[in-house]
Amino acid sequence: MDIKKTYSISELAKEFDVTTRSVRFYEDQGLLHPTRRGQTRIFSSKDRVRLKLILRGKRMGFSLSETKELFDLWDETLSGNEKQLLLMLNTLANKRAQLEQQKNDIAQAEMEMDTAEARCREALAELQKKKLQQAKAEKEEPVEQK
Amino acid sequence: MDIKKTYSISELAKEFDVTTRSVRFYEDQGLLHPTRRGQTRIFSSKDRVRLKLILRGKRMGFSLSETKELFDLWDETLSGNEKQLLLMLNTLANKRAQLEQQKNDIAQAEMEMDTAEARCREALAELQKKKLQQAKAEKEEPVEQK
DNA sequence: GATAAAGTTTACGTAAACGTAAAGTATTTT
DNA sequence: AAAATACTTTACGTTTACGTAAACTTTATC
Repeated sequence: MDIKKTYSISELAKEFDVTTRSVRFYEDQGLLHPTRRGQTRIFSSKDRVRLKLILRGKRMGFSLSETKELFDLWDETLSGNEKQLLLMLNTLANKRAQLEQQKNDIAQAEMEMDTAEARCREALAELQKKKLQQAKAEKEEPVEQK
Repeated sequence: MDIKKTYSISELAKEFDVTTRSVRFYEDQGLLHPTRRGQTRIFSSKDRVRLKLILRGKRMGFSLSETKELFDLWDETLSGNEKQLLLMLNTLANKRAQLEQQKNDIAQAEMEMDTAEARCREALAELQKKKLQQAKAEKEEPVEQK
């Protein structure tokens, strides 16, 4: 089995560095499904995993509703219906294409950052050279100021 | 030199598949700086490049203001001031760290998609097996319906 | 010279993803 | 039992990134 533990809202919030407001919002949007003891939320380790996925999705530029669609789709997939299984495979293929695009974007960005950095270093080297020249000049022909 | 051409707002909008509204908005936010002929906007090839960068930034999860900061910073960097150069190098390092995080996220996502896909295919194979068994059974002991 | 096509400004509307009180309940600590 | 702590719901506010409509010029076409 899993870690089997349960979590309070503030435990999760602290662990993933989000506000409790956000966690409640994610529940509101149907992304998390805590049970209740009285009116207090109790989160399962499944919820914990999903929260992690939500946040990673965000870092990857996914909206909450996109992530929710994936969650829902996966839940239905687990029912084992053939149509759902095919739909899931299809969706996975689409997401893969998206990730490919992102990888291209990142590679491009990295290349451009390389050339930008190189230019910066060149410019800095220029400045250093000038400084040295000036220092030398002052040594041979000192300039006093008073 | 560059391609040296100029562009109308709708040319750019069509090429990058955005609305003119968006392009005007990007100008409003200080990301693009078209000149004017009368009151009509004329975009340079520099603007064109920046638009491309804006859109790539978006796909990578950057906000418009983040992108603007980079643009502004780069412009000031070109002035050759030492402090600006160092600041730029610093910023570049930060961005690189961000990209590393994104690459990790993508790699993780790809792994999970692999296992998800594998499960789907297993489940589908199960279904096929059942179908075959059933067809066989019906052949040996046909079931008529009328 | 009327009309269509492409451009403009102004301005209100909207969806997403929370922030931020306000006001109340439940539990634990002192 | 009083106070502090952690949780709750309700609800209005805010930022980002545009959409959409209205009303108006400018230029090209019939």
